[in-house]
Amino acid sequence: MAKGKATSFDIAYLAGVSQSTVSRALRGSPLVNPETTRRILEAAEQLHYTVDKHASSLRTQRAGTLALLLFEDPTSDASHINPFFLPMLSAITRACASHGQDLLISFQQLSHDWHADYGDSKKADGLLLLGYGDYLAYLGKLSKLVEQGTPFVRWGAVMPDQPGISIGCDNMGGGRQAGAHLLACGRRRIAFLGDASSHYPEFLDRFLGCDAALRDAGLAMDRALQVDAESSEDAGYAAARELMRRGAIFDAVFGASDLIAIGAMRALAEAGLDVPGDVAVVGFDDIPAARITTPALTTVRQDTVRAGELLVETLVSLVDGHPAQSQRLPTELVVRRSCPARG
Amino acid sequence: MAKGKATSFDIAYLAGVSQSTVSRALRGSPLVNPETTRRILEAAEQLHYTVDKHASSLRTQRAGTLALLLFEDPTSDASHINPFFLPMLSAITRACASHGQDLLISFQQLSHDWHADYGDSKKADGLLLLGYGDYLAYLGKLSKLVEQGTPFVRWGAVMPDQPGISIGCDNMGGGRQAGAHLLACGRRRIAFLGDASSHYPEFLDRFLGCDAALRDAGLAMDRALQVDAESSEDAGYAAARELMRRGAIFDAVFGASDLIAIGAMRALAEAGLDVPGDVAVVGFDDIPAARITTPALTTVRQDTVRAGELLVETLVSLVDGHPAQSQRLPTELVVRRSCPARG
DNA sequence: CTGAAAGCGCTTACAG
DNA sequence: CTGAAAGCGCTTACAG
Repeated sequence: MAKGKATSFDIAYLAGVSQSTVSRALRGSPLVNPETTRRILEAAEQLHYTVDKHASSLRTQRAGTLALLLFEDPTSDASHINPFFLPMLSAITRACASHGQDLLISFQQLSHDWHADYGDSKKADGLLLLGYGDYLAYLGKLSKLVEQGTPFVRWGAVMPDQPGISIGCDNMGGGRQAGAHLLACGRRRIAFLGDASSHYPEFLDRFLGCDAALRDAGLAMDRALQVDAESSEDAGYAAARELMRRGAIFDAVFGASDLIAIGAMRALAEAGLDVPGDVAVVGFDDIPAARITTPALTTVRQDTVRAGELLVETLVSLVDGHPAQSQRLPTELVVRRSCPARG
Repeated sequence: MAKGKATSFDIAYLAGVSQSTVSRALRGSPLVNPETTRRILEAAEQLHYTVDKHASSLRTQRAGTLALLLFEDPTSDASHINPFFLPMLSAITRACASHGQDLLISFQQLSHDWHADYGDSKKADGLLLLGYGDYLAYLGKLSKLVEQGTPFVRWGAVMPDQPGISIGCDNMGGGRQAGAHLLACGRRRIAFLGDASSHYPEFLDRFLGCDAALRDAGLAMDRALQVDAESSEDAGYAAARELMRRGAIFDAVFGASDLIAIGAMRALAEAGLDVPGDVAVVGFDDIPAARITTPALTTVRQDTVRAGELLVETLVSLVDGHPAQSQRLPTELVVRRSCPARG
């Protein structure tokens, strides 16, 4: 960046050794005499020397860089990234720093050729894949990545026989927590807002988990109370209105995500329904906004910080050629006013 | 990333030309015969060839990469990045892509030695600086960057005699819009929550803008109604409580940021005050959460998307050795229920 | 319009 | 423990 930057030859000259020795010392080789190393480090400091990343990467064939590919939902407003990813992004950057990795970030359309682009490029040693979107549309690209031998870890539903490695939360377990809580609050007719199909396996698992909780009590989710919605406030609003338009009878709404639940609360309020009096509402994610709605949103928290760390740890293992495996993170029910514990 | 990746020599062999010609053709040199170029491009496609970024950067001494340094407020929860930056981040990544630049992202403590680290490294050709924090603590580092000749553009208050280039919104104008609107709504005793000192020039300008609007009407802001707060909901909550503890008389709150305003609304609600009946509230930023509070928050919108684009455009100019200058972006008043237009 | 050659700044066998 | 040398994959004067 600065012009006339010092090279390892300058350090060598200053420390009175060969350039090879400088390189060894800087990489912490045990071969180098400790006293020599000390002198070299001193010279390097004096000249504000940093190893040239490009030269080093070219030689070692390792980028020392990870790439984060964030998929955006083409249907949603481009500037509205799901706020759910913010703390995760924060955790990822931190974890990268602590692993000595640089982080390249890029937004991708699910439809683009990123699998080829990043698979062939040497900009990054591995890929972190985040984002909502149609899972089935995604699958083919994941397989291609596996074929290419590109190390990657994705955030999403963990399922058997998946291409590559995935880290996700225990969506089924989280759905179960939501269902059990709604039951405990005396709710029986629980509407589910969100796509509950194999296109969106995370949402599907949340639905199935909730259903499992009901079945434990001899009940079941009613498909007539399910309305598709992608993860956005507007979609949640629209889904809740559709539910009411159908004349459905329900005493609770389980939003497949907090954004959906928040949008639904807006529609319910507009329709003059009281939350939680008439309808209890539970979301999923625990985004920051969940605390500031009126009433505050009861939800199932995903540990995004741990998720970010695990994503990076796993990818680094993979890049280093170590074995790694998919993992599901536990969720936690956060009870707030939109569906308070029954007193 | 994939093993056995093709090199320009492979393309040369396949296309029956020399490696130099391949390199020229790939860079779009007008010297190369169009037909030759076509053959080379075809061969490159066939072998999924991409230019090796490290080799190219080493040779040209250009990284083709920009680094985004996000400063976090050490006092706030590490995982809570200001949501204000999300759409900006989105715009920045998009703009980088359209300028053919890769984007490196890193979170920094304001106190760290990033200016040395990034200044000496060749990972990026230029720096994008974002984040809240004490401006005066920041100043020294900016000067160092200028000394080093490191191209950078920061997001923040645009002031005369600043080291380097800044892009920011017209905070003074935005404050004026807020003040004028509050006046038009019949408010006279306007509390300002947020640090209004030279440590936080953006907040200070918002305060001064509001004050200017009052002065136009023969009034003025009352310093007794100002309480320091950094940009977080908890700080806004605490500041509003402090205001009430003092027994201050006020009919409006102007939060230096939406987070502050949202925290303040929580404190006001807890104290049994009606918004906007007893106290009108206006924020600054227009983060997504501003739409979902009850009542929805009237605020001054910053065009984060345009800001992101401008940040990148400006930095790219700078890196290319072209002149560039600081700029202030206009703001827009967004009227919602927390301070509705007087009907 | 094209090719042969030097060189960007490292890392790492190889030799001592 | 240290040095001389090759080579990672490009780009670009230089020569033709």
